[in-house]
Amino acid sequence: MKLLHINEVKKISGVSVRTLRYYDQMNLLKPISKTEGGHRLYSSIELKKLQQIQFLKTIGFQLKEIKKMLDSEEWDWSSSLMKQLSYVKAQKDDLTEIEFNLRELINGVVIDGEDFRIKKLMDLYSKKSRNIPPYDKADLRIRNAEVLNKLPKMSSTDADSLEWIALIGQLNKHMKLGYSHSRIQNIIRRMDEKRLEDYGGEDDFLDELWKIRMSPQASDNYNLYPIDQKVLDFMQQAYNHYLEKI
Amino acid sequence: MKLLHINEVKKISGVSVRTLRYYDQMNLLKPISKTEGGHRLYSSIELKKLQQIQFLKTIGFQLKEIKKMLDSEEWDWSSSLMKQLSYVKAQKDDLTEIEFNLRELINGVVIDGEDFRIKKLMDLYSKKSRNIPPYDKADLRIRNAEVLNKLPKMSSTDADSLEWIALIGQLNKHMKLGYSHSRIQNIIRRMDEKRLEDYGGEDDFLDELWKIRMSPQASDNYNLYPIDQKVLDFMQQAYNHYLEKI
DNA sequence: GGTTGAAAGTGACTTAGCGTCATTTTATAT
DNA sequence: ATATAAAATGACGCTAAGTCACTTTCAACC
Repeated sequence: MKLLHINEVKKISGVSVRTLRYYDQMNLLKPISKTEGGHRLYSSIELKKLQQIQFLKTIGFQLKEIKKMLDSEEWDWSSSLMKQLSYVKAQKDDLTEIEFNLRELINGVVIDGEDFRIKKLMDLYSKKSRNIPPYDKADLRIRNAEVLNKLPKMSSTDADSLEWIALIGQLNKHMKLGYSHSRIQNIIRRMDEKRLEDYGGEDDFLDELWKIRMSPQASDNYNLYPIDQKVLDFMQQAYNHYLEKI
Repeated sequence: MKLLHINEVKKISGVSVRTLRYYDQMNLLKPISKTEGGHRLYSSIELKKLQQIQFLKTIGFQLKEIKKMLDSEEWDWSSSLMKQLSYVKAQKDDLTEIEFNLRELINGVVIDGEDFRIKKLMDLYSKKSRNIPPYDKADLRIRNAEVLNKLPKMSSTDADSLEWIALIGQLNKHMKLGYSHSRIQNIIRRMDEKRLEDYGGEDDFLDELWKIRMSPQASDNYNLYPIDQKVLDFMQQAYNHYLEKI
């Protein structure tokens, strides 16, 4: 049986030398033996165990847990996995909420266009929370959501401003193809779809916004993502062409 | 103006005494004064700031970021928020994948009801991962060539690109303030920081890229996000000014 | 004014998973 | 034998505090 030096293990597994030494120190993965001079030697058994460790890491377990799992011969895998799943789900829910709050804020900032906007939000938040003395994490989230509901209608529809930016960028990039090119028309169609998705097409105010987007003063008045006059003109042309064809 | 002792601040805000001392130590939230004996005293101003900190924490910012935000009078909120959003999205994607893997495993374990089921899966994984080319620093150079693909171009999923776009957009918008204005210089500083973050700043090759960014042919040659000549010139001016000052 | 107990202070250690030096020792090739 | 690569150990850094240990100050009561 050929024994491997630490650097060879690294090359095979992709795990850094530092990490391997750390695993040794933590008693998570010990080398099968050492040379007289103290250099670590690994066999294929350790290699396999190492890959199991890597796998368990990819599903989010901590090294301590992994150690316990691999140390005990009869581990209750299903209960561990279930527990891990609910933990991961909770984490994801937290992030989903953060993402939601961020989107609301971004819309607020982008549409209102001034930095005091976010400061206002924060002030509102502090006023409300001052009345509620006890600290409770669940409570914080609820109050936060309440504050965000007070934002203008615009943002509560959760417009994906990032995709708008991407679409406009695409338009800009491919302008030289001409407004009737299929690529351009695809982008325009997506924009129109998105306009309907985001704003339902029922609210006059939102159609207004589409027009505002088309106007050269957009960036001055509404602090939207700045768009070149050229791109705006081109978008208008392409949009007209699109409307004629449907 | 009534001043509060640390325990009263804790009762009102829910932030632990240890945390308040930590914030003081980090220069994030300093008490307005101290008693002769060194006890911390807070005013309503600090309370308010504390609640802003808590709010920014709920949307996932780190304390360091929060410090920078609250320290600078004119913070580029939209760029920060965009960056944070893409970061959160990436985190969520990771968790989604973990969740998927976990569900597969649980199904396997639950259906089969035997522990060898998961061990099989793990073996499968080891086989798979063995095919993945090993991590090698020499290889980094090759992959660095792919850095070009990471440059600001329009793709709504690329975290870095979004912030670049936001920053360039901000620059465009506030150009009329002049290149030496603090707001502009803040944006430039962030760009320079970001340049270092993204590319490490150690490789000449990457400095080259910064120069390429500065060249008007960038969008033609490298498929970068198209930037107006005016903005590029302005950016160059502001950047020179920034370099002179540091 | 002295004592006392509560509250405040500081400092050090802990968490996870390594990265990144710095320094010294071992293995290997010539 | 020596040069050099590669290995070893040790220490510090990162987040955002929690926890422990020990010391000092505050406020009130006798």
